[in-house]
Order: sequence, then structure tokens, then C-alpha cells
Amino acid sequence: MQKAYDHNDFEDDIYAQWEASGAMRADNSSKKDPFTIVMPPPNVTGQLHLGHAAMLAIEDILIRYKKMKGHESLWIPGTDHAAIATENVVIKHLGLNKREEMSREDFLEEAKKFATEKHDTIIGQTKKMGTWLDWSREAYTLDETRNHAVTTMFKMLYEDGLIERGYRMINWSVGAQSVLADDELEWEDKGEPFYYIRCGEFIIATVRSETKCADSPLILHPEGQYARVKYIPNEGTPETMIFAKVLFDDKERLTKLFNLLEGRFELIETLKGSELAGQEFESETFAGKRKFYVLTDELIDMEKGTGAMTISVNHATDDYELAQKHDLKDYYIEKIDFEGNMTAIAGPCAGMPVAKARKEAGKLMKSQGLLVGQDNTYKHRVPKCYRSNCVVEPMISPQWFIMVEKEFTDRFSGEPTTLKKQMQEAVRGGHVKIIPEQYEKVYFHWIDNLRDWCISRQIWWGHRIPVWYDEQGEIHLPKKQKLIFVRHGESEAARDNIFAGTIDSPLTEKGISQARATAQNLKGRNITKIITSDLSRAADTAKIIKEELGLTSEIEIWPEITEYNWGEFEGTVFEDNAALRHAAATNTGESNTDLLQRAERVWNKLKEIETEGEILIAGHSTFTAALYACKEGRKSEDFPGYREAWHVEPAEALETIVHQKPEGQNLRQDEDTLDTWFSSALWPYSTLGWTGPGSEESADFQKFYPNDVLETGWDILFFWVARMIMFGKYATGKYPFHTVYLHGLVCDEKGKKMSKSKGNGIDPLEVIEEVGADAVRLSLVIGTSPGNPIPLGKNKIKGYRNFVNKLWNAGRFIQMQLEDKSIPNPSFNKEERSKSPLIKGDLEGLSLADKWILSRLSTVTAQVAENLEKYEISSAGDAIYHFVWDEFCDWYIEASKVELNPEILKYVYGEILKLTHPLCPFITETIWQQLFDPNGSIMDLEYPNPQFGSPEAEATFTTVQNLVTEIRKIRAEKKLNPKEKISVKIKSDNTEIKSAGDLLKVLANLSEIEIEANVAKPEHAAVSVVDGYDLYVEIPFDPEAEKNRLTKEIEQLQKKISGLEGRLSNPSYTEKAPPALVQQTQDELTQAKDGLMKMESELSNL
RNA sequence: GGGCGAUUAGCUCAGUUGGCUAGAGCAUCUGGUUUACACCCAGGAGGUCGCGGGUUCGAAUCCCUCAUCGCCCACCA
Repeated sequence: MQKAYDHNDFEDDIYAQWEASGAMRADNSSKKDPFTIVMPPPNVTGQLHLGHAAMLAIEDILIRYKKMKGHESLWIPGTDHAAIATENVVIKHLGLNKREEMSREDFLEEAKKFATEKHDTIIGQTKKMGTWLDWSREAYTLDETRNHAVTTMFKMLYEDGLIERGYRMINWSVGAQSVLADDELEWEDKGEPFYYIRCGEFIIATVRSETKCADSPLILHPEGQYARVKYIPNEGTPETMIFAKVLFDDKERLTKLFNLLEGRFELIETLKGSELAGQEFESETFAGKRKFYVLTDELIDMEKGTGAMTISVNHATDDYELAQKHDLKDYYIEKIDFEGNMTAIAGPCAGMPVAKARKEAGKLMKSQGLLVGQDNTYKHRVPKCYRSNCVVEPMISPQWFIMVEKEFTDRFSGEPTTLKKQMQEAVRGGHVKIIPEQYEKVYFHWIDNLRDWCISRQIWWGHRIPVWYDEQGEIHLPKKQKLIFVRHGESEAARDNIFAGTIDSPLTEKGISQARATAQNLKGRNITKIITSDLSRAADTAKIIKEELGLTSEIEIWPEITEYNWGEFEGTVFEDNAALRHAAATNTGESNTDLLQRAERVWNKLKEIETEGEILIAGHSTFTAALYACKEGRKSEDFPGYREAWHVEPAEALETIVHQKPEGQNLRQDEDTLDTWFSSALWPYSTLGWTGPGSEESADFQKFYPNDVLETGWDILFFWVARMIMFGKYATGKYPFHTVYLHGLVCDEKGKKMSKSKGNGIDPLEVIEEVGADAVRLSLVIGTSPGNPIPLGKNKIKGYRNFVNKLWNAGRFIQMQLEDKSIPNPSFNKEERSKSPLIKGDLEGLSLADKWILSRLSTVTAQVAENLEKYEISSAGDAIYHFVWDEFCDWYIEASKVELNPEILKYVYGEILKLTHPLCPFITETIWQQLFDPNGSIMDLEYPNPQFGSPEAEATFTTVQNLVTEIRKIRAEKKLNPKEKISVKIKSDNTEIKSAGDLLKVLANLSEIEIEANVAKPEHAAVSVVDGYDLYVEIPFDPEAEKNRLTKEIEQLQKKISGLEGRLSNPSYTEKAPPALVQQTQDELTQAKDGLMKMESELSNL
């Protein structure tokens, strides 16, 4: 082993080993308890940042720990197509101003290319972290399987009446000509004039003067107090006005707000809002006479403005909701168009952009005498488009919504409920636990205020809404279609294994019987269409099945299904078959990629078929596999679906369900795509092959659903976690996971957010390069707590790099100790271990240090397991860190230099490696292979669970440690030359302590030591009492220094004694506190007093 | 505006049903390199637990007031 650990020499190789071993793949037929995590899929927009690194570290620790604990651990990797984010990045990447500069198809093609590239980067980075992920199950939110799940879900919700299409308020960016999601808005403070306007008798207020041009309801608070006043101007005729009483009572504010009026007000009467409701009147606006209608709503805040407002139903969220609530059909008036210009209703301002109209309307109203006041100091926040920097207008537009408060019948329980109720019940009912707990409150707060979820987006990149409209505008949904893939029976060529030059040959007798057997398996199915290729054995198979089943429909021949060229599969599938290799070599030369593209064409053609019933495809194994690969969205170099298809016996059939375009003439699919969170919300089971409720459950789904933990950043609790809970319960009848673990944002050492501009950002790959993945993992996990920021800086990372190196060097020490000795590996096998004296807990004959370290190992192991079970990863890491460094290295290894017990040394170190493995997978595996088993993997071993508890040994060794520390302290205080050995006497009859004499001698650097029940006090000695034992350290005589030392010690003891006495003299303490505690206090006091006495007598003897 | 949370050593933070002398890492001070490790070892110093009240035998921990800071959600009357 080299002197310092260099991660670069090992990490990539170790990861390659793990991948090659196939051990990362989870087995859905395993009898072990499952433990499932689906990885939150990173966006395919860029690179991994430290937040991802933290996520990967935490999840990997849990996965490895659970696997070593005997679970069937499954951790599914994946990526997210991140609809809006990706689309924007791609637009920028392509140098477009807007996407319409390209055709939809071309744009999607480019986006796909871009996403693939980013995907590859992200996967590479993910592996660098040392992640134990099941790559054979990798998923992508936009692949075929996930699309199928999305469509299934959409249909379920639609059929339950929970998805509706309706006109809703959206954020419209005039500049970008696009809808923006709420979280895409940027807010800016803006100063604009605030107007107080006459509206009949009422005074209303607004900053949006341009919208006060149409008929409107006028809203008051039903319980609000309104003043009807007589305004007597200094010049001119009096008039009546109505506005909030609170405003009238505050004369100073009134004068300030109604600054265009000069005169006085007289109160006529005070009215409640409800008394004014119902009246209709006409009033002048800047665009002419308009009708108004008074109604009331609690939404009104009497303190704001005048306590009265008119509304713009089409152009403000609150207003729109009011209109819905009060069913204000007549007031859906479009005042602004999608170009951001005023419509005809605005009269003199028609055609003007909003900003210009706003000023113009103010001027007009002023000149018409409609204003009573204008506040030029008013400031408000306006939403802006982050892309075009224009002001975002709330507009009404047709959108798809998920109705969270609409009642439906739960298909699993049969009970009526709502999506919102189910989300509340998840956490309230304890089905889903959120860590840290405080986020449960945040969750409830959000759910309680939850509104219908707008799921449609006016972008191209994403799952297109699976809805078609016919010419009458009627809605059609896709149909579920079952595809059955049948592999052809055995042919003569296959039988003889010699078909070089041709891949076509008729079925053998066996092949014919295989085809019949396949047909038997398909009896009773509703097959309405049979498709096959133009090669004989496939066509024969199809013919036999058709005859056996008595089907009437014609067999369709699709030449493109014909299979050729297997060249690129060589080595993966045809490992052992020389004849097949030869066949491949002489084939047509179609590349693997070509094959897949051909399969994709067939795949798309299959989806276009309009038929009731099931479709049977009798093909060739390679091509069937390629079709499967399309379904899984695989690329040419990697499609595990291939193996599945290949291994299907001819008598079996592979089935898959797809969605097909609905039947009908001139159907037009909805142009919009789904919110990216729609597909993400299905992630816990769409990754497990879910295709709908009931009988269609996949083996993965049955074994691994529900998931166990959902680990992610707290910032997507609402966007993602809550929606997974909602969809999961609705679609599967089960909450998708039982625990939500939220990690915080990674920030710098000072707790500041990392950002490029501040220059405090850290690139995970760079640090991994520098210090290794293990150290990075530790830094991201230790010293953190769920939901709180994860502080990270160079110092911290360096600290954990040092730890990794420490672990390495402990290994080197052990290697050197064991070099000439043949110490067999301690048995890590359960059965063998039970025969070992160690496992029986028989510590007889071992040294104090051995007993101590075994006991400590047991204690720490139990603690680590307990911490990890509770997801307290930081505590677990901390416990390991201190055990390894402060106990194993600083004391046990030092003790080994005095009295070596190679067997125990090796055993404890082995256990430490396993204990540490989930946190530091690379270095532990590396050392494991160098020291213990060059051909094994530490991941195949059981997580440690030793039980050698010996509280006595721990206590006694602690005393030894205290003695050593005390001697070292005295030595340091006396400024003795470190090389100078000194002599020490200890008054003790404890045989264990006596037996540790040699150890004490070395650790404290002593020339001589005497431990006896009665030791004579040396003439010149520093005196101390450690855990009740008198300690004499022989030192050169220096009464002054000794006096000082004793005085200091005595002071401390006195302080302690007076504290303890104070407590004990309080009768209510002795009466009410637990007796054990009182006893403990008593004992301490006795020992402290004893020590004090001795020290005092020493002092007086000086 | 509504909500959530924080305030403990110079810095970043632990402190799980209230109970030993309130802990860790980094920084700092003192002393130490012939063989596991200077990416190291040994020892030390450093805290009125934000302020003020209350409950209790006992409060960093529970309750109230205030102060300061952070975050989330709302936003155009």
C-alpha cells in the first residue's frame, strides 16, 4: 500500500468492477424484503451541481446500508426532460429568438439531440459519486414507457372527471408570446400613479387606470362600514360620495388621498356594505358611460384604497375568481389582447399598448373630472417575464386542469373523497412521514391553500396532451392497445446451426410444434390483427397461430420487420456460438443503429393502427428485441430489453400495452404539452413498469412498490413531492413512499448561497478530482441536518480527505503488523462466526485494550445502525469518524504497539471497513480487496452487528485514558522535556489497571510505573486524583509551580463541590428528583470531597 | 400582508421525552518528525446558550414579550 491514499488510482476501476459484476441490478423475484428509492431525476439541461451530489451521497448511503443489512435494495436512476427549462435552453442553444422559427418536428429533433448529450454528461458524473444504481432500469421522464404511464394517468383522471378543460387565468408574456409558470415570474418594484376615481356615488381606487373602461361589478365588504358623505367644495356644487368609514374618520389620510379635492366633507349616514348591495347604476368612464352593479364579498379589505373596487375579470386573478364565485357571466370582457394592446372597449385608448394606455387613461379621467385624488408615491410589485423582460399580463386562456377539490369515488376503497383530502390524509394519517418534521406544517399550509392544478403548457418539449378533437370540437382520448410479440419457432437453420449466407429457412417439426404451443397460450384472446415479416419461418409461425386460433383476419406482411444483420450484437448475445458469429459476419451490413431506427418506424406504425382488440406481431427475436428497445427508449449501444426478448421461449409471448390514436376522421391533437411535473408525479411507479391499475401490474411494481424513502431537496416539496403523493394514492391506492427525507441547499462555509457571481461556487467534479468521492460524500453528509443548509467549503472537505487518509494509513499499519504472520481472515460468515470465541461474547483472556475496543465497536455499531434507521446520517457519520480516529487509531493502534493481538486488530479493522462502506464506498472496497479478499466485494458482506458489550472494560479503560491524559497534562504544565522519561506511582488495587501498566508506560512515556494498593508517595511528586485513584508523578522539585497547580485544581474541585452541595441541600431536589440521580449526585460529591482533602493536605505539606 | 424557522466558543453548527463540568469541526496558543499517517501526535485556552419575564427541585431545552436574521407563500383595489 502506498504511503498516502490517492483516490485517482482506484475510484474509476472500482466502479467499473461494480458495474461489470451485475450486483447493482436488483432482483424482483428475490425473497428478501425490498428497499426502494427512485432517484429524483436531474434535468437534462446541464450538469450536476453540489445539490445533486448531496442527494446522491445520502441515497447511496441508505441503499448500501440496506443492502448490507439484507434487503433487496433497488435504486433507480433517471433523468427529467424538464419541459420549460430545457425548451428555453435549447432555443438559446440554437440561437433562435423563438421556437416558431423552426417546425415543431425539427425543433423536437434538436431538443432530443441536446437532451441526449446532457444526459450522457449527467450519467457520467453520477457514477463518479460512487452510486450503487441499477442502471438496467434507468428511466427518462419522456421515454416511451413513461409516456404510456402519463397517458394512462391522464385517461384515468379524465374519466373520473378530475381533469377538465376550462378558461383560466394564466401569466401571459406579451414579449415572448407564451404562457409562463408562476415560478418563472420575476418581480420588480415599480412606482406608478394610484388613482381615486368617481364611480357613481362610490369612490374606487386603482393603479390600472386603463382597465376602468368597461361595465363592471362594484364590490364592497358585506360587513364593512361605509360613509355616505356630502362633499362641499370650496367652489362649485356639493355632491355625495361613498367610501370606507375608516377613511372618512382619518381626516389626515383622507385629505392626502383625495388631494384633487378642495373642500369639506359632512357625514350623511353610515351604511353596511350589505345594505348597499344590489343596486345598479350608470357612470361615466374615460371610455364613455358604463353600467355598474353593486355586490359584496369578504375578500374586500377596508383598509386598502377606499374599501370599494371595480374589477377586471379577464385581467386579474382575484377578479377572475370573484367572477367565478358570483357567476358574473356578463363581465368576461376582454380589455387587453394577446399582443398587449387595448381592445375597442377602451374607446379613446383602443389599440394602445397597456403602459401607454395607463398614462393616457389617467390624463383623460383627470380632464373629465373623474378623479378625486392621485397618489404619485404609490409603489407596487409587478411580475415580469425573465426572458423578454416585459410586464406579464394575467389573461384568460383555455387550459387543462386537475380538479383537486372535486369529489370522486376512490377505486380502491370505494369511498368518496377528493385529491386534496387524500393529500392531507397522507401526512395527517401518518402514512407519509416528513423529515424534518417541521416541514409537515409547511406541507399542510400549502395543501390547505391548494388550487386546481393547471397542467397544460404552451410549449413543444414534453408529453403532448393525449387528447384529440374532431371537427365538431368533441374530445377523443387514445385507446389502450395490447401488442403481443411472438418469436418465431425453431427453423432448420437454427437446428443445424449452419445458416451462413442466409438467415431464412422454414420451420422444423419442432418449430411447428413450438408455434402451436404459442397459439395454445394465446387461446381466448381477442386478437384482431396479425402482422409478420416476409421471411418464411416468421410467416409460418404467424400462419400456424392463425389457423390454431381460427382467426379470420388476413395476415399482414410488413417487410420492414424482416430481421437482418446481427453484427453489432456480437459479444453481448452470441457469446458462445461460433456459427452465429459467422452468420453475423456474412450478413448485410446494417448497423445496430440502423436496425433500431427501422424498429422505431415499425413501432410508430403500430401505434397508428386503429383497431379494437389485440395485435399479434410474429417476428424474429432480434427485431422483437429492437422493438422492445424502442418501447424503453433505449439507444443502440444499450438496451437491456434485448435480453428479455431474446430469452423468451417461442411458446411464450411478450405483451405490452400502448396507447393508440383514437379512431375517427380528421382528428387533431391538442397542441399543448403537459406540465413537466405531471410526468414527474408518476415517477415512483412509472419507473417500475406501471401501466395502469389492477391486473396489469408488473413484477417490478409488485416487488418494489411502494417505495421506501423519497429523498430530495426541500425546495420541490410542493412541485414534486406533494404531487407524487396525490397521484400515487389516486392511481395505485397506496401512498408512493412512507418517508420523505428533505435535504437542504448546499451553501458555502459561511452559510451563504453559492453563486457564480460571488465566486464561492464549487464544482463537484473538480473536488472529486482533487480529494476523491469519499471525502466529498462525507463533507456533504456529516455536520448537516435535514432541511437545513448544507455548509461546504475547502476546509471541511480537506478535513474529510484527511479522515479518508487516516483510514488508509490505519490499513497500512495493520498490513505491516500482519506481514509475517499468517492471520486468517476473521470470519465474516455468520455460521462460521458463531463458532468463534469472539461471537460468543467470550472475552476471557483478552487484554483490557482488546476488551475495550470490542465493546466500543459493538456500542458504536449499534449506534450507527440506529442512526441510519432513523435517517440520522450525520450522526452515524460522526460516530464512525470519532470511533475510527479518536478511539481505534489514537488508542487501540497505539496499544497494539505495546501488546499486539493481530487477530483482534484485523477483525476490528474489517468491521470498521464494513461500517464505513456506505459512507466511503471507494476506499473501503479498495482496502478490502488489498487486505482481505482480492476477488470479493465488500458489498456482498453483512453489515456489522457485533455484540461484545462490556461496560466494565469500557469504564476501566476510560480510567486508563484519564490517567494517561492527566500524566501528559502534568508533563506539559511542568514543561518537561518530552524525551525525558518520568516515573509514576498509582494507588490502586484494580487488577485490570495493574495489567495495563506496560500500556500506561508507553502511552505516557514513563521510565517506571508502580501500581499497587499501597504505594509510598515519592518525595517530590505532583499529586492528583483520577477517578478515585491517587496518582503520583515524580518530577523535579519546584514548590512554587506545584503550589500553583494544586491551587488551581482545588479551586475547580471546590466549585464543583459547592454546586453539588447546593443541589443536595435543597430538600425539594432530594424529594422530587429521581432517586438514581440523587444517588449519583451524592457519589460524585463524596469522590470530589475525597479528592479535595488529598489535594489540600498536599498543598499544606509543601 | 400570511406562514415557517433560527439566534449556543472567533467561524460553521450538534445538543432527540427538562438532569453529570454545554459538545464537534475549523481557526487559535504551547510542545513534539528515526519506521501507519505533518493529510500527523500530545496538551491548553476560549461560551451570562439573543434580551426580559414565567413554569419547575432543576431550563440551552417548555410557555410568554421583545429584538435581530433567514426562508416560503400571496401579490397590479
